[in-house]
Amino acid sequence: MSTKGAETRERIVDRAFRLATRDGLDGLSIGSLASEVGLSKSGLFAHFGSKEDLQVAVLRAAAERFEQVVIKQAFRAPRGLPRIRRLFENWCRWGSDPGVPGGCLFVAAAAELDDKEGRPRDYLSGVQIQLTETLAKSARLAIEAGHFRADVDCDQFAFEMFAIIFGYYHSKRLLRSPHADARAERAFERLVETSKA
Amino acid sequence: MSTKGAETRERIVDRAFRLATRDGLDGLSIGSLASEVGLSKSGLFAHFGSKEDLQVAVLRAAAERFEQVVIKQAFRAPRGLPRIRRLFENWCRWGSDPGVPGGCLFVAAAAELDDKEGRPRDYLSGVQIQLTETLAKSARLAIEAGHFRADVDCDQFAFEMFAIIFGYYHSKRLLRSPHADARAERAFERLVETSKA
DNA sequence: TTACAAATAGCACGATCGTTCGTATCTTAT
DNA sequence: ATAAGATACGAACGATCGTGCTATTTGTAA
Repeated sequence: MSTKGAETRERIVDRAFRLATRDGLDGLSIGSLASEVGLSKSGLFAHFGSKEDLQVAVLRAAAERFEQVVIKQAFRAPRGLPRIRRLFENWCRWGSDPGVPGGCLFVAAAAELDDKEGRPRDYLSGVQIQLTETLAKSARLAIEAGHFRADVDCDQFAFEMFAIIFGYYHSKRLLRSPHADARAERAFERLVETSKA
Repeated sequence: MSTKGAETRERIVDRAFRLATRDGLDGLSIGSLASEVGLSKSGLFAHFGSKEDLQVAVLRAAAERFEQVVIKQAFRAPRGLPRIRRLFENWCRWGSDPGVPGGCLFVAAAAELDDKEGRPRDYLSGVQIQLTETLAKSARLAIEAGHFRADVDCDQFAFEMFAIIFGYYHSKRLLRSPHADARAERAFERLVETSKA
């Protein structure tokens, strides 16, 4: 039952996702997006009831992809420090993926949406809070595995890991620093080191 | 010599600055900005040759204000650790200033401009690189003052301090975490602690 | 006060925005 | 094969965008 529509919808969202990393969620335009996927403006629009719906769909697609290539992949590593390391590596790579020209959509969207109420904002903040919790939980597992000291504040750990990622993207994408990778890695190592048992 | 024009130009830029923290530099619209300051669209436009010029003017105004209320103010503290502490406090407060509804313009602009070539991007990245250097230099002074160990990597210190600020704004503004301030402060303290002599 | 320059307004331009609607063309299940 | 429903198109809407032009107002200096 009706697979055709879902296919094109996927094509649309995929292109929109890539465009949004460059131009932001508000910078997305139905018209130019339509011509890029080879649809008429109204034909594309019919797949979403509104631009806001499209934005949410893009965020949802990004979240699913992130879950796949960053989280799920990392969870194949043994719990504890190895898994956390993988998370960090994958996360860094996530924003440097060629084929996704504009880097991490979440970083762009976070700055864009933090002052605009609405469903896109709600969805994004939900995803990010969930991600924070995943990080904290991973830290907790590292304690259980004996890799981290028992008195490590896991929520604090999640906050700092998140912060390093932000610093990394900023240094890499805006400042175009050739040392961004090294800096981020060192910061992460320092974080891990002060948490170790 | 023509002080009137400069005055209204200042009024325009000031309002645009506040608007841009909410809606971004691209989200700025000449029309709505004009009606907010009580000018006609063309009357306002005449002050800047183009929208890009307006954007640069806004960034320049933000940079001057930042220099004043964050940097200069902090530099009244004695060099070394006290000054660095002040920098951090001022910087945190800078993005929470009521009267500037949308938080830190630089954070919003950084995510917005990192993929768009042009004068706004060039100006912003210049300012941010300069800020990074200021931080690194402050760390160097802390070494000279005997507050920090001599083997502290000052550029790394700047990177990590920057990163904490990003994490802070994200946690505070998007996630609306009530613990953002505490988390940022703790992260900063950990950074300072591992740098101390 | 008069003359000149600076500052602002008014109007229009082509373009594009998100959205609606009626209609046509395809898919798919019977 | 045919009816029904999904999918897409074309045209148009009012609104707003940035940006030119030409007046008109305002401020300033002689």
